[in-house]
Amino acid sequence: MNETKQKILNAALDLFSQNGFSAVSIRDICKVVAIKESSIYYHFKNKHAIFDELLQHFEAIATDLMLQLEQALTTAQKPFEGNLFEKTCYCFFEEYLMDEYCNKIMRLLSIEHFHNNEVQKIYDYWIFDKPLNFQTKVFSLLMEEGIIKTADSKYLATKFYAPIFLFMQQWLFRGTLTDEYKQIFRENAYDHINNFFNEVENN
Amino acid sequence: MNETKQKILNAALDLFSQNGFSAVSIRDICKVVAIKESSIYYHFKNKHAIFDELLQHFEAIATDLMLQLEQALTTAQKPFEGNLFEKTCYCFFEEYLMDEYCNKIMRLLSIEHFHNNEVQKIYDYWIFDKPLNFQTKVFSLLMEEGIIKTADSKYLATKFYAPIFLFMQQWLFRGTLTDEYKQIFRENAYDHINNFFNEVENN
Amino acid sequence: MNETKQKILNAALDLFSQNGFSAVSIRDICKVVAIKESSIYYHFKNKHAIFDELLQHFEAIATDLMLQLEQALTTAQKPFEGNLFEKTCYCFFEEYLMDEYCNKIMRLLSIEHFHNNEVQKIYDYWIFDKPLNFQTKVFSLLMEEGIIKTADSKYLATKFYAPIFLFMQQWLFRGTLTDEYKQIFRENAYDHINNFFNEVENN
Amino acid sequence: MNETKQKILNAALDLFSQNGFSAVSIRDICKVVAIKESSIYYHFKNKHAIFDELLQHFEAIATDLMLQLEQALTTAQKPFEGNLFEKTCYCFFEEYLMDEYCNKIMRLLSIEHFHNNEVQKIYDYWIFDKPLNFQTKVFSLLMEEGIIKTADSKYLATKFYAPIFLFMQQWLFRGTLTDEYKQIFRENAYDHINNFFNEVENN
DNA sequence: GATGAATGAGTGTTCATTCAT
DNA sequence: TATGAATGAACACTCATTCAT
Repeated sequence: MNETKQKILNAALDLFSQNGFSAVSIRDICKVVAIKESSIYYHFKNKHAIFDELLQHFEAIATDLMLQLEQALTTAQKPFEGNLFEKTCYCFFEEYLMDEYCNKIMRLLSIEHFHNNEVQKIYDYWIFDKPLNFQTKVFSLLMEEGIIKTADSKYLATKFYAPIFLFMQQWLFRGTLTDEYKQIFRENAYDHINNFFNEVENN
Repeated sequence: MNETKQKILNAALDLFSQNGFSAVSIRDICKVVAIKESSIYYHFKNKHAIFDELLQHFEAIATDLMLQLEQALTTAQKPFEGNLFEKTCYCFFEEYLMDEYCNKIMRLLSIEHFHNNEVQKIYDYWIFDKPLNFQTKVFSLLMEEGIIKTADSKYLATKFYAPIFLFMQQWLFRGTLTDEYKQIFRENAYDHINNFFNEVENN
Repeated sequence: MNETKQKILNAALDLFSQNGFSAVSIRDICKVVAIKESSIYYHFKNKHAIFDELLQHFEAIATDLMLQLEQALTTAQKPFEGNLFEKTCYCFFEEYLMDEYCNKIMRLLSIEHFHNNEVQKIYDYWIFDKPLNFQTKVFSLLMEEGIIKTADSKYLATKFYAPIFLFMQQWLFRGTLTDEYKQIFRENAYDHINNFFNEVENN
Repeated sequence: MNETKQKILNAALDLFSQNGFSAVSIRDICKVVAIKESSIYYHFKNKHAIFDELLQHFEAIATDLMLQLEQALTTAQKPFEGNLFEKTCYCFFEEYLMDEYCNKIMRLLSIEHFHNNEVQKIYDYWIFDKPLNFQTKVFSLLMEEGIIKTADSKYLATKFYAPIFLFMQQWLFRGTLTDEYKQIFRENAYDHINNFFNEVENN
């Protein structure tokens, strides 16, 4: 609707996720959006309000996505059919961990989390707690169905997610977020995931 | 040697590792050291030179440490005796990943790596490449000796290190670096390491 | 007539008289009136025009009041009957010096008079010249009638008015214009007035 | 000692007392002192600190002066000799109410007192309470010595001071503080003082 | 070795005002 | 009548740095 405000948010996300909040000035954002500095204050109370709105929007989007994924999981017809990964982790990986918008936010969170306690909480939740909880649920279900060997599903989730997290960190900070590097991330991650499932699958 | 210079470096490391390079002003450092702002320029060309010297010193220390560890590995009497982990990973974990000085630097690197290409390289080297290479070597040796099952030693290193890296990230950014939180990190890591070796050991 | 315009004037007078012209922003006024900032320019050419209209309105009102008081004085039946003060100064005191609307304007004038030559003139006229002239006339008449001792009526006016002016300054700036403080002003003033008349009355 | 700091204080007093605190910008002060805007922050923490130091200095000076005056009063040899006014009020009038430095501060206080509670207190103390208390003491002493008629010394002080306060307000805000206008103030005040003493003197 | 004093470039923010709708 | 959107000019303040002493 409000075109300028959206432009500001987009520009701010790009710049913040590249350089961090404090290294980006209002002037920088306005230069990109092609408005005067004072104009930004018509749309936002102050610089921090832009940052807040960015995070708020992300949390809304991500909450929604994870809700869908979890519902899909619990309402899925059993026995699970076809490829194991596809039924469980593909969406989470492609639509969350590798989504362009989410990646920018994650980079931003990674840059800013230590500055600010609130951001730290959001970072912890969306980078550690939520992914690990989700995978724990997935593995619990797969165990119930006898698809993977019985084990501590929480530790399993850590073993599954930690390498992905490591690859993701490398991908997010290898410079700019180009498709080429993204592909390397994807391959590293898929190699791991395949290996992982080979090890834990029953037969 | 030069007392003031050392004080400046210590204060700078403390402050930089807590708040990041740009969020710490020359004023802040001088307040801690109790000198005037202009005095700092007698010891350092500019603000960045402090940062550079900090990293330089770390790299010297860390290079030295890793050299020692690697030499100990290759010159060790075979067959390896006693506890597996002690012989290989304990020192690396306690004297590098958990060392107070190294932790401050790692926090600093984690905060700053995205800002600057040179820092990025140092970060990648000391946080990813070096640890993974070291573990790869360790696992190669252990395989040669038949102590652990044969496998892709590089992937093994990733599976070993990734959870430790994840726990370390949580530890480094849980707020201030207190002993209490450090202990949590240690326990998480040791649990994983024990589990890991149980899985890969030959019998 | 024009409701919004009147609301703006009321809000502006309240705010200006509390905080001064320049400390009150168009935003502040609009917040009170519940209109958008640009709307104010439909009713007034600019911020100063609000201020001007406020003063203009006051001057009309005050001119009218003083005219009435002076006419009442000159057309009064002689000899003056009854309480001396009631016949002369009561109205002036209660309907001008203590009137809520006039007080707001006086506070505003007191705050702004030094900023601007035109305001200074209005201030001087309504705070000093007019009251002193009025009292001078009153005392001249009272002398003519033999009610008070013969003296320099101008100096008499000063001796009469100066303490009232002093009390008024204290009342106008004791914080917000509450009834409690107003009463203190009234008592201080009446004490003085009674004392004063005791001294100057012929027996 | 510190030349620049003193220049800043002088310039600030001149400007603040002419235009008020908020109407004077750091730029304005620096222009007068011929330094760059950032330099001012070497000498003062912020804009308000200049204002504070100005008032602080005035209070020190004025406290000192009033102490001296009061001591002179209580330690004077009795019976008081010579001209009544000289012995009591001359110094207070010439060295306080008419002192150039004090006048600037008083103008400043008069302009700013309504903005800020702390300033209001200082204003009330030095413009109302202190002068009235001092005169009350003076008149008490003069009564004890039988030099003036017995009366309520507090009300006497008000009757004495109020016209002076009124003339002073006129003098302080007649535009710039020129010697010509100062002389008018002095004459108005002295006329009143002489009249006043004629009325209250015994005999 | 240390510091008092100064500065240029930049920062986020406020404000009165304009103008098309 | 009212407002959404924009803007130029100003403001207080911070910071890394310089340089003479």
